Amino acid sequence: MGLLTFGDASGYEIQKQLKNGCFSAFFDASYGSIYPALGRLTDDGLVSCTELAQDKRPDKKIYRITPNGRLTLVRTLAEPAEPDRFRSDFLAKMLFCDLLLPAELSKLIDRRLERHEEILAQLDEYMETSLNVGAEFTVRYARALHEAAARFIRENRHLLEVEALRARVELAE
Amino acid sequence: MGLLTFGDASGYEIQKQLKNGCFSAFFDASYGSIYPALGRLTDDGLVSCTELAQDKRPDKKIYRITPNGRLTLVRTLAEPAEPDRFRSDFLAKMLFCDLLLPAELSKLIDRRLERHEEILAQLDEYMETSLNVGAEFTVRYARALHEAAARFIRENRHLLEVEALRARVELAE
DNA sequence: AATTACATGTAATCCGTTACATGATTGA
DNA sequence: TCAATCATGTAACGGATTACATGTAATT
Repeated sequence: MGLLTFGDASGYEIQKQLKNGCFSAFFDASYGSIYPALGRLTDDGLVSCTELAQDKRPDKKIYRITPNGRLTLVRTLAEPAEPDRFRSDFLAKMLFCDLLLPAELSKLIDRRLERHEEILAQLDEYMETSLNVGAEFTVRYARALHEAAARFIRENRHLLEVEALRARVELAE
Repeated sequence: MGLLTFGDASGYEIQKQLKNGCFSAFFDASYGSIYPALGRLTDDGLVSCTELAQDKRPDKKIYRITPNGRLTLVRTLAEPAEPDRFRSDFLAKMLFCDLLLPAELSKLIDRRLERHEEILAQLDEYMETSLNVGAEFTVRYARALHEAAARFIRENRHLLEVEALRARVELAE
């Protein structure tokens, strides 16, 4: 959670950035995880916290990464990355395409493709904002993968749809 | 967990299939989730359970999907798929490429590419076994995505590596 | 008048993994 | 002899989400 290297922020601002910002395609977090995390980091001396009184607004707690925090972050970054975790309800469903009615299967696939298009449009928007090199890399990575996924599905959906049809015919016999 | 449509199985066999089988690229589960799940499904009447005594081996509990279970499965499959969940430690690290030493960054990227190659080789193995249409689709989907990811990284890694270098130079000034 | 944005936090809950407990058999 | 395979389960733990609690101010 050392995203504070991009600048000081409050818990609220971090949540907003993760929810709407360009990282939302890959990361997210809720208050329930952000505030306790900031508390722990403060206890460990990895971030410092300055209270800022505002008029007409609740008080803010501005968190800033400390030299020690930055050092710890750099050390953590250099460690081997743990494997990606990926869970897809859609692919699980495709595994059983022969149990679905052809129309239902096609609808699932259509929805999936629409979703990919939505995400691609969103990623294009992010790309137009000014990003640092790392962020631009991840956003373009996401773009490349969503494009590859959509292309694969378009080029291979007929295999599933034919199978769903075949299973229906077999059932009728 | 209605993977029992592919045939009856025991909890142990399900775990093995998920761990080593062609679905391991997308799904997995440990005993701690499989056995309770089977218990719940049995309570709900969605699967039946037959105890099978074996000599020289512990007893087995063979689970089989019931007509009611199959119906429930089909209904669940037709519901809209919930969005994929994806978490990548590697991409998170790339976000902060400018904090890493160039050599460390390159090592992370090299490891990542090696890992993609390993997974691709594994997926190729799975493809040579006999798969149903749904399974073949998902394995080829996985292949397409890992290939796209590896290609993207190979074609764009220099952007990150140049940035890491630039940050070093800036620091030295 | 109602909703959204601002702002921080806690508690309940869920979901899953890891580790533990048990125990025979087979192969290195 | 030591590890691995077969086989089923429970308990502890961890991480994260959801919902709750509180309150002002601006917007619709």
